[in-house]
Amino acid sequence: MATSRTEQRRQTERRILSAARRLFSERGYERTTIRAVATEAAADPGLVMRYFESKEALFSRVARIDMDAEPSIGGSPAEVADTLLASLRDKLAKEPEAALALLRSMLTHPEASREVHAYVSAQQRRMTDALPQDNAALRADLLGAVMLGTLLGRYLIRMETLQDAPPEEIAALLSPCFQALAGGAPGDFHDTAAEDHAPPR
Amino acid sequence: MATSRTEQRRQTERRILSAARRLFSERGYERTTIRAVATEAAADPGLVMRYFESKEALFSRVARIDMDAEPSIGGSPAEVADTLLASLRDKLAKEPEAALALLRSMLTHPEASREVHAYVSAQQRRMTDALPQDNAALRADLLGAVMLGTLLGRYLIRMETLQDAPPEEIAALLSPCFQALAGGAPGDFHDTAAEDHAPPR
DNA sequence: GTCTATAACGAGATAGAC
DNA sequence: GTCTATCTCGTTATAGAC
Repeated sequence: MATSRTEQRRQTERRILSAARRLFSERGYERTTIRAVATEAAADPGLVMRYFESKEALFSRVARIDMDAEPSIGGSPAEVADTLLASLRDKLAKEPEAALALLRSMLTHPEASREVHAYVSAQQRRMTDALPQDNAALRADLLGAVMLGTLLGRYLIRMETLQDAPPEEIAALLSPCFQALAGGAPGDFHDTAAEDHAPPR
Repeated sequence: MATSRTEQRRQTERRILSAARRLFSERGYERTTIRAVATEAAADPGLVMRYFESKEALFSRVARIDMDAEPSIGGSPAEVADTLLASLRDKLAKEPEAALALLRSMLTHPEASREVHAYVSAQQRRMTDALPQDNAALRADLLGAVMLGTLLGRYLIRMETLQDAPPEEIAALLSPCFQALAGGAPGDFHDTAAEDHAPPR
């Protein structure tokens, strides 16, 4: 019962954020209403506005990419492929709710679109620097596209098998794709957990 | 000038459909308003409703997948990979506006979601039958995911390089991925136009 | 007084009456 | 083929609880 006013407020704020995360990631930006968020959080619509200024602000608070959490990309093409694959496997293992909000909204909401675009551009640039080939930029884009498609298929489209497949199995099947796109040895079926080897061929 | 009433109506209907196709594919379902469609088609919002019953019905009229236009899938794993790759290359070459409407809305609109889901399920089933491996279903899902990601990256995200890359170059880079996922020889860099060869290994 | 809940406003949408 | 009633949205103003 020792819940001070400010403590109470903190909790309400947290409930709202949590509800917003859920709804934005489940329905996307336009189909998520402030009112629904408020109901879900057992709070008042007016409160949501008071705490978070606007729907737009609430969304960008929820859907923010932590660039620093992303792995740095570099090394040989095969290493780049491994790094990306490991990153994908992580995302497949833990279901990143905030990222899903972004993904689901990216096709219809301008800010989400900008954010995703900025993210892939940054990743793309780092990859392009690491991949020595002449068509490195295209390779980098395709790597991003494959990751995007995989995440989408699992969490948003909910493809029947992909939805429940163990991340390791997915990563294993994708490994030669990543290797080929990165320009390493295309047919190199090597264990994705091993990151300590020189590029073959 | 010999435009009868019914002919006039036909033209208006066509203008509305064309406008709807454009707007749905550019903005997605929720951000496309009947008013905007009407304005774009130089018609009255009420007319749009009169001709097409509802926004929902207009959308499903615009975004319908012609299943029969899709290639039949079968043969050896390598042939399946080639067929899919050729299909992807076609889509990369001609920018399918109706499909884009579906894609852009699939993450936020239930019916679009169902339609896409039904489509990938059908494709998935046909692929699964053709791929002999034990984990064929997962492979099929991943093939679908890669195609989805590539289309998304080119048309909707507009990744800088992928956006303007020639379809042949994209297909060439993707070829080993498709081969590996289909379970053919993973490193088999063969010309994608050649569909007359037995599965290696 | 500060924090919360209720009510209302204006914009914009769909859909049905005219 | 046009017009307008009704709904719901995001948001703001107002009244009440601690």
